[in-house]
Amino acid sequence: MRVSKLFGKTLRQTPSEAENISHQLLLKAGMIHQVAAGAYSYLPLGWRALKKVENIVRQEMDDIGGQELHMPVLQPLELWQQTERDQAFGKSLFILSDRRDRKLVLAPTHEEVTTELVRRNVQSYRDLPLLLYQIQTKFRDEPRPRGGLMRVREFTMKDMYSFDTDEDAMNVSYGKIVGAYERIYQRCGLPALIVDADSGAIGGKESHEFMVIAESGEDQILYCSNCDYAANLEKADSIKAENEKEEMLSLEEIATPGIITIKDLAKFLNIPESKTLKAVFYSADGEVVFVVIRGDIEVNEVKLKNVLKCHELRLATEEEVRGAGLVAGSASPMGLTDIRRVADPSITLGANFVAGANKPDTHVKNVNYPRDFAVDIMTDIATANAGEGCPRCGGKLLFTRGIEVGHVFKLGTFFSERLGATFLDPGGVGRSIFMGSYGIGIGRLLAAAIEQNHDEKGIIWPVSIAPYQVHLCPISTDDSEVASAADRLYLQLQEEGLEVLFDDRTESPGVKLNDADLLGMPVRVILSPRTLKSQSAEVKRRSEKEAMIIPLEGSVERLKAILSR
RNA sequence: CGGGGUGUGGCGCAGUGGUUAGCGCGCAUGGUUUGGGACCAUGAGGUCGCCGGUUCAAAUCCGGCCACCCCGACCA
Repeated sequence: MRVSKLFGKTLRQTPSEAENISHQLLLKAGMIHQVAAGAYSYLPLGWRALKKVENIVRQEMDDIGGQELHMPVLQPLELWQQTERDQAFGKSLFILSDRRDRKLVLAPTHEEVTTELVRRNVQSYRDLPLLLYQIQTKFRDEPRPRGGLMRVREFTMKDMYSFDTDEDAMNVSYGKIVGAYERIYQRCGLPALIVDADSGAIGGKESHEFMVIAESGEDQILYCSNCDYAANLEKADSIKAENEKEEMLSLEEIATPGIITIKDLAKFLNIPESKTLKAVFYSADGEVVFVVIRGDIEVNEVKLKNVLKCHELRLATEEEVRGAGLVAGSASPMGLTDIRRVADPSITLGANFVAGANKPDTHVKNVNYPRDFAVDIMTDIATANAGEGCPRCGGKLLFTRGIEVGHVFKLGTFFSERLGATFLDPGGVGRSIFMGSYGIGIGRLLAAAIEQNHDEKGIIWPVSIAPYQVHLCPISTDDSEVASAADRLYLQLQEEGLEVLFDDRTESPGVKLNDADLLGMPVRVILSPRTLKSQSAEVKRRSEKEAMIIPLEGSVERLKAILSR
């Protein structure tokens, strides 16, 4: 490709709207263009890189026996109502009406349609296992698109679905795909960490995310300094420190004028926050729920949402709290019967807690569970923190941020049961198909690759996903010798199957070299009167500081060798 | 949705009531240049986000709306 003909210009100043490095560089390099919040055009260079990522993903999916197909983005809303995922996705679901006023959705993912398709085509255990996938556009009306390609409302996703006869077989498929994912990230030049994750709106019981460790990442990760435990913060468990052992004492009311928060309470009584019980009220799909947890620990709302099996969870309003007969600031789990009560096991890690009295300006000392109150659900709903104990080995948990570049789910029979996707086993018995769902955001992966591979001058593409492999950059192009040598080399490289970006512009050296650094092709080749004197070219890897001079004779082979290194 | 911010040629910005709205970069034409964002000359390009109001006069003041960005609650 000749730069003089290339659509898309590099910018000298970074557009002010970009905060993220990948966003800045993609804009500055003329690889993407924003159309609306979370909707981008890919210009030719950006599109080539995206296609490279896509092809790597495609190869790895094919290699494990995946079959590529294509399903529609446009889908009837009814299909989503059958699985109640119209509720689960809520406002993130793009819904539109057709001319007959039928409701259609722009699909954010394809479990329903795939399951429906498989239901029609699979009857026997002999048809399983099955791996189907597509690489296709998804729509999600994100509350807040951000970071350029990091989080957009229209994006290309590779989504694969596995179909198996039972749980063990599902786990085998799952493992295969996890292996393929690891190879994909490796090939894209991205070290990715696999972490335990919440299933969110996709559903299912077990799920893992692939994270690229990056300061700019949206996700928070806890990982063990000792073993290989790693989890998204919203899923992470931890071992909390236990309070000192002590004998249970009898209840005692105390006056606490004006004390509302745990912090103030602890200060007022001169005790650690871990000696208090915190009451928090939530509205779960409209129902007020009482939550109690040790005072020093935060509620993990994702865990709570899963426990309550609700679609919408938020803190209850003051009116809702009052309406439930509770006194905010001094609420108590004691004596409550007509609201659902959820407790975290941390309330048993100690004794003689201070809790609310459900009377204004009053608390109660020496509260002990289960002596003094009962709960409906006792389960882990605690937020884990760095420094706490690893749930697997007890080691110390550490914190980092990451970019989620893939997510895999064990769905079990959630979709197949609701949509009637069954098969006959060898004994002629009808059974629900065990499914898995596996997604990679292609554009996000591209952005993550740039976040990981750049310097102050620009992008440093890994060879595998670079738009072009070689950036041919003649200097002094009005020198006819240089111009013709460059033309010859350009043709020769292409004939040898190399992908070449040829800067044939009559720009000054500074402009061309800076553009080459910004665009970031893996190898830069310079021809100039100087190099031609010795019938040579200067070759420099974008990732390295030093250039080398190689003879023009045999340069193609040298370049190939450098690229495959 | 809560909080913060920004809208002025392609990009970065200036312009707090008073001529035909400026500057840098980029772009076009001609010329001189060519190993790290060259120089000279000439030129094109703007309903100042939109609607309404105040005023003799609005990019500038007032009201409403919209868009975009950032921080949080959601996700590949």
